[in-house]
Amino acid sequence: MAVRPGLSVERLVRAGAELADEVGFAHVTVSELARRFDVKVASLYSHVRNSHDLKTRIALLALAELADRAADAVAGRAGRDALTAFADAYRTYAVEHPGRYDAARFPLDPETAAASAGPRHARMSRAVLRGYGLTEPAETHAVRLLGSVFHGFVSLETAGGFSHSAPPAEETWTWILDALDALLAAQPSPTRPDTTTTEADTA
Amino acid sequence: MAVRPGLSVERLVRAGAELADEVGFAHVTVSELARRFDVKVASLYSHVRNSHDLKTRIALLALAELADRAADAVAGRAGRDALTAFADAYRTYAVEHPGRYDAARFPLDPETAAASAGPRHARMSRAVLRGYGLTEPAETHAVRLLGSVFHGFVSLETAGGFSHSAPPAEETWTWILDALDALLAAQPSPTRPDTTTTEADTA
DNA sequence: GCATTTGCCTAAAGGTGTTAGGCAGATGCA
DNA sequence: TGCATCTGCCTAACACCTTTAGGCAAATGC
Repeated sequence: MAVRPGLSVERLVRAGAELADEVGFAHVTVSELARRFDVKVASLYSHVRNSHDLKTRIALLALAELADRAADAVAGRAGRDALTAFADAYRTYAVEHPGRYDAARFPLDPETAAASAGPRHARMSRAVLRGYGLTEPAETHAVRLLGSVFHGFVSLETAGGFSHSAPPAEETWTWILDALDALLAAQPSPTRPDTTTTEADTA
Repeated sequence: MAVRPGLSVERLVRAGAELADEVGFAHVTVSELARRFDVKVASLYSHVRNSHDLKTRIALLALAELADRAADAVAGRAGRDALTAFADAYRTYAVEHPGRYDAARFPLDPETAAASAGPRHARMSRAVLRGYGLTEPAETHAVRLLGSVFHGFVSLETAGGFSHSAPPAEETWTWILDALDALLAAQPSPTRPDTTTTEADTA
């Protein structure tokens, strides 16, 4: 009848991301998206293969956005400064965009994952760690540690896990970053002879 | 017509937990459960209020099982030993029962959460940390750190995050536990004058 | 100005969640 | 043992989501 709504994959994915932030990634549905564009459901299937495809695209968007933010955060910083900025980029994104953050955890098939911003995240993590002068395999372990801590904390926090007990999550966050920094700095390194290591390398 | 299947909340929840481990918690469905009991879908609604209720019960089961395992693990251990056993209890459970582990993250309303095994988890975590002689608020921060690391690692690992790169996840896990132990041991403590702290307390 | 392409539509089928009401097997009591 | 009741599973029906097939009209190209 009137003018065409002008759908496109990009618009759908952006709207899907916003929808995710509003109602949660798990509740992102093709039907709801169609409703928002005031369009019949079937119409979306010309732009998106299916629901899984839509979610994958939202996940890719989220991963890319998150990588961009992280990149901005670490640019021009090193060591502890970089670590904090990097960590805050993740946490802030998760707080501001919980649905998108969830989307970034959507399981991707290997090829899609390889073409996603995922590898950028890994490279940035390594870049941040560079300041601590770790050697392999310690650096890889540290990359995984950072991923675990950041993801774990943020996911518990957004699930409300810390909201019903005493110190605000904020304080724990800085305490954890302090601890991580100390931990990484204490790792044996070829360029900085170890003086503070404990039994951390006896396994 | 023949003999009645003999449904009950307990059987449904147990079967639901098994289903979760097979197909993932997100795909646990009232319909599939009915199919497994060779019963019509509506029949389940005499035992369970609705789908959300079913999932909540599975979550409670998982939380309780996990708490039981953790309790067994830390019994009779202290310090680093307790930390490792505690951590391994979580990781092992997640690997053996991925669906149940996911279920344990199902958001519960406050009253349900309070009546769940959740508080037991928190108490056990504090018990494990007792060996490190932390003072408040450091102990609470440490509880949250452990939760974040364990959950983060396990969730990334079961999502396949570590399966496509060099050192096996197992090695990273022990490296992380070593690091955590060192970190906690290095915290200032009233009973153990600090000798090994680095810049961890200069923020 | 016409042909083609593209974009959104109608129609239809299959799956899940949920409620209401019915019938028969199990249970309790005389 | 026989009857009344209760409980447990069933049929029926509706709402919502996903997906596919095929149609019509607006946009586009020449």
